[in-house]
Parts: sequence; C-alpha cells; structure tokens
Amino acid sequence: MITQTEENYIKAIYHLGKYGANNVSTNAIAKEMETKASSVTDMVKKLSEKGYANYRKYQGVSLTELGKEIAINIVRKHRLWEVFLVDKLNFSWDEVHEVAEQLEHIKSKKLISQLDEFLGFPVHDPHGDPIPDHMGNIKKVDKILLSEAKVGDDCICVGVQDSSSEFLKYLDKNGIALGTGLKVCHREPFDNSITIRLKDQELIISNMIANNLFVKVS
Amino acid sequence: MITQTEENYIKAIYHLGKYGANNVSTNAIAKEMETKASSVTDMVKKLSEKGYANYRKYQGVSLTELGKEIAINIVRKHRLWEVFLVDKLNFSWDEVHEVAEQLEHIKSKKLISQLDEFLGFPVHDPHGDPIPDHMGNIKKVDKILLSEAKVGDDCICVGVQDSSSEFLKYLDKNGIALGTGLKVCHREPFDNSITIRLKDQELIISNMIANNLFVKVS
DNA sequence: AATAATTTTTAGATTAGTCTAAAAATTATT
DNA sequence: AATAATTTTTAGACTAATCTAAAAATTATT
Repeated sequence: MITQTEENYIKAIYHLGKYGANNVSTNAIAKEMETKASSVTDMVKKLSEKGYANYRKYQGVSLTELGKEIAINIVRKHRLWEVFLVDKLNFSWDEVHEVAEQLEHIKSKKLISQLDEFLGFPVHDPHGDPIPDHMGNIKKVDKILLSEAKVGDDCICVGVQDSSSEFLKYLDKNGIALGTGLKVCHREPFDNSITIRLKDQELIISNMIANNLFVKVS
Repeated sequence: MITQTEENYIKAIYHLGKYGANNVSTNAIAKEMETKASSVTDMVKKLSEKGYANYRKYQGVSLTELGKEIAINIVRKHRLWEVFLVDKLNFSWDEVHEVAEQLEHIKSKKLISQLDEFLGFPVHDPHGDPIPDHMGNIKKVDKILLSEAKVGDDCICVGVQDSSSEFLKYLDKNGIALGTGLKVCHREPFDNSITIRLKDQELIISNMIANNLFVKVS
C-alpha cells in the first residue's frame, strides 16, 4: 500500500523534475514539501526501495516509470476534482487547491472514472492545466507566457503558471479569466511591463504578472 | 488538529453507544475497529485528554458534547457523499460504503455545505439512514423492523439495519429497494419466516432478513 | 465468599514520518 | 589545488499508532 505521504513526495518529484524526467535535488523537495532535507533523504530512500524512484546518494532523484504513472494519476485526480468544485459546487478558481490536495488521495478507480464522465471528460482544469486521461496521456497545448508574446499579438488566456490565491484574485479583479481575449499593445523597455487591451479597457501589467500568465497567440 | 484515526474511533464510539449516549466497552471498540484492546485503551486515553470522550479505567467510554458534535459531522459527511455517489455517479447502494469511508475525512466546511445544496439537501442516504443537517439535527423516522410488523400490515421499505454488500445485493435481486411497498401475508411460527407480497410476486423471507429491513407501516 | 474466566490495562517494542546536530560529500571561490 | 560554502547524508531522538505478553481489575460461577 502506498501512503498519502509517499504520494505527496512522488507528486513533488514529478512537478519539480518537469514531469519526472530530470533529477531533483533533496533541497528542492524539502522546500516544496516544507520539510527538512534529512526527512527527504529518508523518504527518497524508501521510494527507491519500493520501486517508485531512482536515487543515488548526492545525485538527486527521478521517478521510475511506475512512479511517473502514480504521479500522473494523482495529477489527474487533483484536476478532475478541481473541475468538480468549480463547475458543480460553485467554488472560484482560487479556492479549489487546498480541497483538491485532500481529494486527490481518495482511492477508488470507479470514483474517478465516473467523476470524469459526470464532468463530461474535461481536458483541462480551472487553471488551464491539462487533465491526463485514464491512460495517463496528457494533451499538450501550445501555449506561451504572455511575457514572450510580441507587440501586436492577439492572444487568448489559456492558463496560469502561478496558481496562488493572490495571483488568481488579481486576475479576477482585472477581468481576466480563461478564454479572455487580449491584444499586446506596448512593451515598456525599462521594466518590461506590458500594456494590453481587453474587451473594453486597457491595462498595464508588470513583467511579473506577464510571466505567470499563459496565452495562445491567435 | 484531529487525526483520521481519532475520527474513526470517535465514530465507532458514537455508533456503538447508540449515538454517543451509553458507555462503550474497550473490547467492543476493538472488535469494531479490527484492532487490539490495548490499542483501544491508548487511544481512548488520548481522546479523553483531548476532550472528546469521558473515560474511567475499566468503566468504558462515552463521548463528550464536543465528541458527539464531531461524530455527527462525520456521519453527515459520510451520508452526503453516499448520496452523491448514488445520485450523481451511478454507484449502486452496495458499492458506496468503502469510498464514503475515505471521503468522510475530507476537511472543508464549504465543500460540504455546497455538496449538500448541490444534492438538494437530502434527508436520508441511499440506505435510508438520516442525514444530520448543518446544525447536527437528525430527523427521527418512525420505522420498525419488518420482523416486528404484524400480519396484514401494509409497509414501505425505508431502510436497512445491515448495509453489507451481500444483504443489499440480496434485496436488489429480489426487487426490494427503498420506497418499495410490501404487505405482510403470513408469519410461519416454526422459524419466524415471513411471506410478503410485493407488486407482482410473493416472496418468503427468513427471520434474519426481516430483522435487517426497516419499514414504515402505512 | 472463594475461585475461575474474562476484560482491561500496563509495560515494552515496532513502524512511519519527522526533527536536530554533526559528519561527509559536492560545488564554488579564491 | 586548496579552502570555503553549500548541500546532502547519517546518527540518534521524538510522536502517533500499533502490537505482544504479562499484570491487574472486574464479572461470572460454583
């Protein structure tokens, strides 16, 4: 049996290692999990013994195929529950994370397949992140950061990099949601702030904001 | 913070003590939780220290008001999730228990209040058991065991005592569900088996079955 | 009321996950 | 290449929840 804690470490390694490929450092995991490096070392040894991770002393960890499978399944559950919370229970996109962190550990294949169907087989969550299908396949979206868009580009907002409550509330306040159209009007060379045109207003956003918003150029 | 294990013990004490009133023995809890009496003693001490239970050595435990509140909240969550699984995700009533056992530990007030609304404020779960409202009030239903009904009584099936998968499947197989109407035709004095008339068939059921089926005499 | 049977508690050990502090290895800097 | 800084690991300890085996208390039986 895999424990909730093990699942959380696997998920952290998956995310930090850009979906399980790269090696992840002990300290990076410790920071992500808000724990101490020594605890990480212990756990990483265990994950390795159980066949979920590849670990060599002082060299960091990566996930095995099995570990990746587990990680993707957790991500799938997390994102499906987020859709449920927003679409069915009227949560806003900045409220879902904490609850989904709990729900992602519920173990029942039937529950997830039925939930998927009930939600109409959604392909992305409320933050625009892709939902792996039941086989673990993830649909790649060709999105770029708004900070990388060129002046004159017509864009549609398709996701966020940072999904912290503060950032999402900032977007809400300024009328930016998934699917919102915007045009890049001007880039200020001094601070890399960007002027964008929304439906009925212009807005100046800092480089930091633009660095956390994914768009599709249309 | 209350742990999942503590919640499970509180729930067990609540159910065994007929909703928290009576004292419950260490062995009874051990049996219910499938653990050893010594483990129960330890946990019961902890629950007492934390203010959830009243405990005196060798005298058994009962729940404090706080403990009862916690128990009722878990029961509420369990039963709401069961309704969700059956009504929205097409689970059958014999499949819901295991998953609800996990879901009942998810901590989020908003989740439960929104779920309650989403489900249309149901008053009983798929087995006919009452769902406490958000204040913890439980609607009493005046139900009796089918084994206590008199010959000639017209009844409606309103709940089950045993909600094991085997029993529920037996009921399914014989066309008995919540809301099903039936008439008590005959009681066999030898073994207390009962002949009942359903919509389009007569059925002989053992005393053991009749002892696990709640009905309302109409 | 004494003894037997049962229940409950205690004592001490174990496992999972965590921590601090010190040691070892790696990486960066002169 | 030697030293300094940083990262990682080890060693030993702690808490929560569990267990076994033995002791203590309660309950049942003669």
